[in-house]
Amino acid sequence: MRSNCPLNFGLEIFGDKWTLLIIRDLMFFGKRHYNEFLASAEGISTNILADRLALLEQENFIKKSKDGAHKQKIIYSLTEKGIDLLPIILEIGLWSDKYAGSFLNEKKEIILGEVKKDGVKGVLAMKERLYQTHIKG
Amino acid sequence: MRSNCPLNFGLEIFGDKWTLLIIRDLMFFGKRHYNEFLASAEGISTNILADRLALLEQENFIKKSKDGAHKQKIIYSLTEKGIDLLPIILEIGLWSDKYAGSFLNEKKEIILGEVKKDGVKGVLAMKERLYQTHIKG
DNA sequence: TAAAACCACTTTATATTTGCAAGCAGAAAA
DNA sequence: TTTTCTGCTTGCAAATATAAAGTGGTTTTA
Repeated sequence: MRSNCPLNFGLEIFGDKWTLLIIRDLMFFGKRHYNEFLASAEGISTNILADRLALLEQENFIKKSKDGAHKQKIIYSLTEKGIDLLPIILEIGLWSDKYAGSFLNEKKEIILGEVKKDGVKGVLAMKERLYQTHIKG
Repeated sequence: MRSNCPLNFGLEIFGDKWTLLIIRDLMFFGKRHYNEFLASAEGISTNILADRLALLEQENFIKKSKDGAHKQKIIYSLTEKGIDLLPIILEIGLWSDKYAGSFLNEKKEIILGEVKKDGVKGVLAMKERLYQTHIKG
């Protein structure tokens, strides 16, 4: 499966059911450790998580660093390339918000509310915060 | 894999390497027939195509209709729910445009240029055209 | 200080999905 | 009337996903 279509290029990397969920955990739920990703509601299996984390690191969406206090812990954080997935994730969220009916819980408004209210400016503000937390912080 | 997260809801349906490519073919390349989707550059296999078309119809992203002139031909077109995937597809396109480097061909500008230039207004104009072609037309 | 628990994985076994090739029934073109 | 076109279906091998257990260190607990 090869083509020089922009859509296909993206789908080749993150076109699956798990990759963007890991990015979501990093973006919105403050998760930084392997076992935190593992504990997410969707129940990713441990070998798939290991595979996707390696892939995301290899493709430079995330980076690993050492936890000073706990030597066995590894901290995962987003790179700029990973943070730039935010608009994609938000658009999927907005689409689902329109079509999922009563299936979704109310916590969605914490994240989607800002985009609905402030549009592109809201997305930019969220991006800036991610930059502060993951890259500068 | 179940959760009431908006992102997960979307990924459960179109979180794979093929589904959005079929939608893309309907949106941008004027494809309407089974063998046209089959002929796309990415080379989807016929059983996967049949599976995804059935799924997309079942989930009401596309609808089937009969071709008056050719009785064996089936015309596929987008519903509103399918057209509403446009912003997601465009955001993936914009992301890839930023990160794919020289990999992408220049035809991308025909579609992405309008979004880059006119932003949200450009997306709305594209949506309106899709509505005219697939639903009113 | 020894045992238990935690951490980020790896491994193994099984189930499901995908990819490839061929086949098929009905309609249209030669 | 034979051949081709159309939208599929079927069978099989290969790849991928899921589930569960295991590993080698590191902390925490008793």
